Amino acid sequence: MKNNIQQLRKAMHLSQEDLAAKTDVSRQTINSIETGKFDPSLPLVFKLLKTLDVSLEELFIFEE
Amino acid sequence: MKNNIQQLRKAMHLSQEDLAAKTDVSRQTINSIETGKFDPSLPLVFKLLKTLDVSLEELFIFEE
DNA sequence: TTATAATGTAAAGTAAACTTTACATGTCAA
DNA sequence: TTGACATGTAAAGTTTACTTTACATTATAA
Repeated sequence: MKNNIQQLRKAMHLSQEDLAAKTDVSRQTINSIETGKFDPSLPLVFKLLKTLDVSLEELFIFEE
Repeated sequence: MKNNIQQLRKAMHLSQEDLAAKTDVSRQTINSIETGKFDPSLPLVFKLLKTLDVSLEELFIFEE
């Protein structure tokens, strides 16, 4: 699973800490997702979509 | 987080076991998600969307 | 130069997703 | 009535998501 979180976050001029606050997780969680350590949970996915104002397909690239 | 998995699954005439096989999880996992015990992981969400041929918003209703 | 912000990472712990095995129940066809 | 199928649930275990605390690095502003 790849994602465009970092790119979209920067386009909105948000720090990892800013995005973490807006999505109710820790900065390390955002960092770990951006750097591919794990995938977000479904509730966090919904918060990320809303905050970054994109669709699921725009945010994630699913690879078997 | 509510979901319409059961309704959509039945509309496609699939058993929980069928859907489990198509999405590479156990029958109990499908059952637990349908009965609201937990939410699917992101990779499983993608498989469910593809198998049930719906969008994220059609399959899940996010509630804070 | 010093301080501050942003990022990456690590370790140890908790919580949630998912597994296998197992059992109980209802429905329906033979 | 018997047997097969579909569903719900439970227990115990593993894996993944997420937490807090902490430290290191880089860039930039005062």
